[in-house]
Amino acid sequence: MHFWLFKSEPKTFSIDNLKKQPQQTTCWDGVRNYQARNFMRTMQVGDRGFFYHSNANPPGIVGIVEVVKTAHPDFTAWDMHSPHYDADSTPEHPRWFMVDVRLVEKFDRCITLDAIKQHSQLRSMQVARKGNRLSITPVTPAEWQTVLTLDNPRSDRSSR
DNA sequence: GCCAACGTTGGC
DNA sequence: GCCAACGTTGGC
Repeated sequence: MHFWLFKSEPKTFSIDNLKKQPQQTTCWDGVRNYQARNFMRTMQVGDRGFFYHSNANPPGIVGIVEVVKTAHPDFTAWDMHSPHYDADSTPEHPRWFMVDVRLVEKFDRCITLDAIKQHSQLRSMQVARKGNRLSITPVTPAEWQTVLTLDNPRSDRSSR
């Protein structure tokens, strides 16, 4: 299993929107970048991802999702009324794909981009790099674990 | 609203 | 195949 980071602008689709979906599940449509698409095509059911709010105040990681369906054609690409319409993608030859994700957990508080950049173990995360624009990025197991300790700072003194 | 960084497009 | 122009992303 692998770890990922999914970006979304909360004005478009927030973690609270996901929470309200049936089964708290959504198809991650609208990705129109080849590198991000290729990452999605490698995802397996059971892979986990951070839900990241971009263009937010503050930007940061707000929760965890789980891949529940592997990549399948993004039908919004052939919907002329969709903002993500792409005339070069057809049902016969789909160009864009999406995975389905289910909400696992919404964090009590946002792990802000600022906190990520401040953290010696996290500042190398792709999302923290200057000029990063990829909406789907891989996360290493070490980064994953470190973010989880930030979500629950007391986990390292769980005896009390 | 600004603008740096990046990906894509299209003329040549 | 090069690269300038353009559109988009996303932090600030």
